[in-house]
Amino acid sequence: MGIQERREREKQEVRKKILDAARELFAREGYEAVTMRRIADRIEYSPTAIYLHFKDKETLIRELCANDFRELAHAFARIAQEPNPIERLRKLGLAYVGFAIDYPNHYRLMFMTPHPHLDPCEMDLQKGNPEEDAYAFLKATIAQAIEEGRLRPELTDPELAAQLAWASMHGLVSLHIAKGDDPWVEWRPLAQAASLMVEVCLRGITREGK
Amino acid sequence: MGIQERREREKQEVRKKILDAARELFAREGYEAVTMRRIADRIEYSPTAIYLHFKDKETLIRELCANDFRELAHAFARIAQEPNPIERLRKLGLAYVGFAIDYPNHYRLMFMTPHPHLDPCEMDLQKGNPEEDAYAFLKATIAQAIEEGRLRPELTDPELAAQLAWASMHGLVSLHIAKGDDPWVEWRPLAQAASLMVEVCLRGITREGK
DNA sequence: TTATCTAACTTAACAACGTTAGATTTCTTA
DNA sequence: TAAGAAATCTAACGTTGTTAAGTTAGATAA
Repeated sequence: MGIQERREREKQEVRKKILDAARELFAREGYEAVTMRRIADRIEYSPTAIYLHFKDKETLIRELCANDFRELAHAFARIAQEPNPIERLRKLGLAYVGFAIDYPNHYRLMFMTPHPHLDPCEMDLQKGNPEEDAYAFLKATIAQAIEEGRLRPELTDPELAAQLAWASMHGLVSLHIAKGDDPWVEWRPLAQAASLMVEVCLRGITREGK
Repeated sequence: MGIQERREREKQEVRKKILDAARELFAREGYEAVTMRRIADRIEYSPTAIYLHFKDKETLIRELCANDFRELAHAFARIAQEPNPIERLRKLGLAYVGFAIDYPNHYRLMFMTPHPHLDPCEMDLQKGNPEEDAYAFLKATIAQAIEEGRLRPELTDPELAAQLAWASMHGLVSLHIAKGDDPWVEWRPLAQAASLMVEVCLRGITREGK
């Protein structure tokens, strides 16, 4: 009896329609434009139909986030081939900024908005698996750099060092997203600032020898 | 005829009441808790009375921000006495993080939330005046460091260098505010990370000679 | 003192939001 | 063909920011 399976498949299709509509609305017009009613309009369902697939708006948004986290991790995984940990850090930094430039709205939601993280990682992301966890990947790279004696002696804690490196790049992109069109500051091009930041940061954490 | 003046004074008093109520609501319960109706409740006026003093919620919030920008600039101004620009940068970094720790909700609004900055600086902050413009103060300090030949030769643009320094510290505090209670990351204490970040950043931008 | 005018303020309402309860349609199964 | 279950919709509630129209209070002028 493949009927139940077909029904399930149809249900997943609607679910995917909702996610796609939300994602596009999101990417094109930003967070504020994503309302249940507008999503419903796009997929030609009533607003309440969404609640058959998602508990509430927050969990819908969270699922969008989970996908974006995965995509970022995949972008990172493509850099795994680079054997030199310092060079890998350099590439990671630039890839991170590239992701933020490509998906500023997603970035805002992922890293600039406080969420009630009630459910302890209900999203089916595998924490710690570098294939799906970009932070774990960064940490592993930092750990390797420490093991190989490439970082300054005071940097013994991979967790802390990873947070510093992350924060450096995050600071740049998040300022640009939040205040990039604020005339108060004469912003330099993000790409230029990013490559300089990578060098500054690397010089700050590596030993004199390079 | 001091009557008009008294009326004006009374009007300013109500205006101040609104700002104070909004600020406290804000500091205690965060952005989402600040609604026109809750502000009105606190000051025992009707919600619409607020619109006699502020065009809309956005401008009210913006005025709150302007005050916070001023306060941050004042905190910076207290560091102006330090003659050594490198040492001054160190103190600026720590003061910046201290401000963010003391007023996380204000910080979020000031630096982590995109605003429609429609009015070109209608808020009566004096841009460029280091007494009221914290960014100008940072930039001036960086410029002095460059003049004295303390920064690396590739850092010739004070604007760009200031943005890097700012971004480093901002990245740290903004990640803590947005994702500080996300169990995905084993956050190190912000104060510890901040003092390390200051050193890493300084090492990254200064010449070898220190 | 009384009438008038103006500013401050309130009440009532609107549109849009997230969300829930209950009715209705659609499809599967007996 | 009738019964039952799943999917969906309609209508509504309680919020939100905001506007329009009415009301009150105090200052001015007769």
